[in-house]
Amino acid sequence: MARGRTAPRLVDVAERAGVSLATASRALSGREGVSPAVAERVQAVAAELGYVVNAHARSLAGGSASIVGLIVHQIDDPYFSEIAAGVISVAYEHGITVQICHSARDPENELRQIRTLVANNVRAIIVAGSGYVGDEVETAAKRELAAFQDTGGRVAVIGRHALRADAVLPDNEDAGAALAEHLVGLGHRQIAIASGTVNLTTVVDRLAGIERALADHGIDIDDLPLVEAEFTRDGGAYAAERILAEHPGSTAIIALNDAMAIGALATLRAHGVAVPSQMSVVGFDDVTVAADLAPSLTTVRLPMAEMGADALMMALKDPSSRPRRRHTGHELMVRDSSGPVRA
Amino acid sequence: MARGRTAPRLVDVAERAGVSLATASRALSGREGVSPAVAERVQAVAAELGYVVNAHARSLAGGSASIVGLIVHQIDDPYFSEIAAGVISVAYEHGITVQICHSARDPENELRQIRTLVANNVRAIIVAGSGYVGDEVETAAKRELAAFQDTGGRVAVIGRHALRADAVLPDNEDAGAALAEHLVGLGHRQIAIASGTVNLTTVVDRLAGIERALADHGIDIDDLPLVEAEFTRDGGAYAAERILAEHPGSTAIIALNDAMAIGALATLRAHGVAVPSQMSVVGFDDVTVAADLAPSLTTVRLPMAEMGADALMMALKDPSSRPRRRHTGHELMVRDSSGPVRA
DNA sequence: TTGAAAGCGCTAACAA
DNA sequence: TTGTTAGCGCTTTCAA
Repeated sequence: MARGRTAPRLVDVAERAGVSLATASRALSGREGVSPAVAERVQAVAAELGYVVNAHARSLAGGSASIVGLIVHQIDDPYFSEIAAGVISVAYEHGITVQICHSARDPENELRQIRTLVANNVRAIIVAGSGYVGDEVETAAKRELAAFQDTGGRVAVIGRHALRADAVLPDNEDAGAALAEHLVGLGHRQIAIASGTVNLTTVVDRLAGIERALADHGIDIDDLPLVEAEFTRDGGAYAAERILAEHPGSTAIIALNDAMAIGALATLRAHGVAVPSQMSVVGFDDVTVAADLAPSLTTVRLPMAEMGADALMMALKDPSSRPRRRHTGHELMVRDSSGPVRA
Repeated sequence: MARGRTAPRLVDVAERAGVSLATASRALSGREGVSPAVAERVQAVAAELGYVVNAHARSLAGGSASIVGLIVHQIDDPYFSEIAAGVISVAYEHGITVQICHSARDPENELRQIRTLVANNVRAIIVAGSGYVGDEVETAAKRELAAFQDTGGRVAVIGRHALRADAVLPDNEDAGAALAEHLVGLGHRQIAIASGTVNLTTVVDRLAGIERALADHGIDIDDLPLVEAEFTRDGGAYAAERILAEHPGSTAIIALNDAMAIGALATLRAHGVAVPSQMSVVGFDDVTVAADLAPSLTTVRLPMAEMGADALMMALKDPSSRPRRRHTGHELMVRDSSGPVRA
């Protein structure tokens, strides 16, 4: 599979423009030290030839890499695909390409992905998945990312990650509080929680917010049923099954993300439980489809695309002495899936 | 931003294992000509050091590239994110990483993305977006991809692309026929079509299937209202608005993908039009959420993840003398959004 | 079976 | 302002 000449190379451009390799390189990467006339000529030739820099060669030669790595738990989860869209659009504006890796919510896997990205000398690594709480492997990943940063690599994380890196922090705790507040305001007390696995910081933070808001109303979260399941649609469906079976008195379900809420709604529909009259359901994230469900889903909007875009923009900026932290807002989207508790 | 030593290099492994660079290289890429004992030792050392090959160096040195490019229209469209998940999982098994590019349904943009991938000497390019019908720029993209293949690059497309490359062909035409057949069987005659832009081969093929099935029943598709709009949720919402306003007699809407169907359902709900009793709605693709909508969406399932996986597997195989073509099946998923026409 | 050495295409000193 | 040249980390002849 020996690949021959496919794309034109810098030498081709240089020759044709009658300049040296160095000059051509400078002209094309817009560095100074080239006369405008020459620069323009080189660029014209490059365009004419359809020249695109070979990222491998550039990276290997120590130039600024034009690839960023994006690590998501699962790309076909709308939460992540919306983040990815944000990352990709910013990357595009900067002439950067995006390598996507699945961690599949497996810290071991995530470590391997990080190693690959580091070995490939990417410009930056965006970790979009939730952090893990107190996990050995996470520590290995952390060490790897820290080393990457020490040698000039840039890292930005989305979510709480116990990592000295720029971070976009989704407003998980306040979002949880807003949602709990909303349900309590509607008169709910028998609230069940469809939770993702509690080794995810996202889950922990959302629960913390819920706990705080409930405590303000004299409700102890530990008295409420909590079913821990996969942080996915099917996990939500399963959690709702168990809630119906084991805690039939519940009047509301807080699902810790929209995927789980969608699963819960499916289960409730299958059981003929009317939403919201018999059971309110709320989620987190406001994925695109949430507003189009029937009943439309009450949830807390997190600006996913913006989060992805911001994460990459941070990572592309010069590093600051201390990590930047950008908090997202959240917006309670009250829709049709939540209503007053039945008299 | 001069990056120092981050990841261990092959020399590090070689030194530590007490062998030459060449031997280490051979041992790690599993080529022959290395004694089993030595190979094992080298691999052990590599694992111990957490060594991962530098893809840039490998690619530049003429080794088989470990990156594939994936071009989608829009990653936060479930159709594409499910395809991407399939591609990524196969890539992972093969130790390959995936670069994702948005073409944003802009042929010009797509061309630029292809050029970048070619310049980066990727192992293969998977074009997941629909082809375009008779477009100048498409021709440029075609030329670029053909040249890439001529020099050993591998290309696989998903959809009809007028390109001499391995292809996964979604069963668009038969799917369209199945859906039209389904509606006619329910007694519908006043069928309106919410169509994506007709420069997409996907749209053209789905329409062809619909036309064929309708013709079998003596219905001329040209007599039916067709609203052309963006191939997205919002496009579907817009198309439904126009259908309601301009063709109030319609009893069914065929949306040419699920995203458009979801938009159409939203519009109908907003106008208080009951589905399916007043209006049936059907879509294409069977994105994950289709079954969880209320009413659940009647649609035609295309195995997106499998399509992505197959496309990459084809691209990774040795090229055959003639392009392979793998047809997907389709499966009519009759759900709650379609019903008999009201008496 | 192993090793030495020549590049892959580019950037970044260093020279002119 | 421009050109020359030494690598970046790897694979792959070619020799031993």
